[in-house]
Amino acid sequence: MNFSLSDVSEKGKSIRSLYNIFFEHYGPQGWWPLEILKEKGSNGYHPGDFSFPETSKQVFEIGLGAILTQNTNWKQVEKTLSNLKEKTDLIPENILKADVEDLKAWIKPSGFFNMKVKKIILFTKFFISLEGKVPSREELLALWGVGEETADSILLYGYKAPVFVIDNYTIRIFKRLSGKNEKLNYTDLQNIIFKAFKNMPLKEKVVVFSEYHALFVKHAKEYCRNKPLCNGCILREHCLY
DNA sequence: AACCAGGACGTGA
DNA sequence: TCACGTCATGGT
Repeated sequence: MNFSLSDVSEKGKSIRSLYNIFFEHYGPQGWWPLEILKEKGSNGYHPGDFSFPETSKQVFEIGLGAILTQNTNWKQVEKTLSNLKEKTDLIPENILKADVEDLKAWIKPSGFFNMKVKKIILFTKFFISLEGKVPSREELLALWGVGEETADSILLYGYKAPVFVIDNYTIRIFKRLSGKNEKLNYTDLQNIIFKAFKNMPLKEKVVVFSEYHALFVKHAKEYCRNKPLCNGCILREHCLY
């Protein structure tokens, strides 16, 4: 099995196989992590439990996290979310009430605080304006500070929409697997993956997409790093890197 | 001590 | 379109 995306006939099968390899090796990832689950020693993840988010507040928290983690290590984001939980209980109205300089200080560990404070205020106002409705992808993308990956993350993990999230890790892994330089853009790669799962029932699709994206992140962190650790990589025999 | 992190945006070709 | 600089902190 090779994972060249130019192998049109086998493409869908390859992509489904890759998911199975990842899942069998790493197991369920339990995204999206939530602050509420961090009591009694939990790290916030909930592997195998797809009942989250269960409240509007948790959906809001996922949106905040999606913005905060832009080009930022999740560990740093957790510090900000912890700050925001302590200071505002992660309630949208309380964030808008807070002093902007305080907000910046709470965002600081996540970096880019001048940009992110604006993004978070805009997103918070938007979230309140939804009054519980599900936002469209277009509405999310229209927000300054929300690009494709952030929008899709919110839709998938916050609203259980059957959307696949592409990130730099996903692109890196596919480039390496397929011998690199296939110039993959977000939309093209996303459509390839949509096609591979087009016949899957919606509910199952949400589960698979939730796990698959998280598994790409997991594998990229474990082995397919910027400086790859090919020794011991489970995809060693499939990879053309 | 460079390098990188669960990107988005503005700009210039 | 696309490549590139900018934004910023903190861990490895």
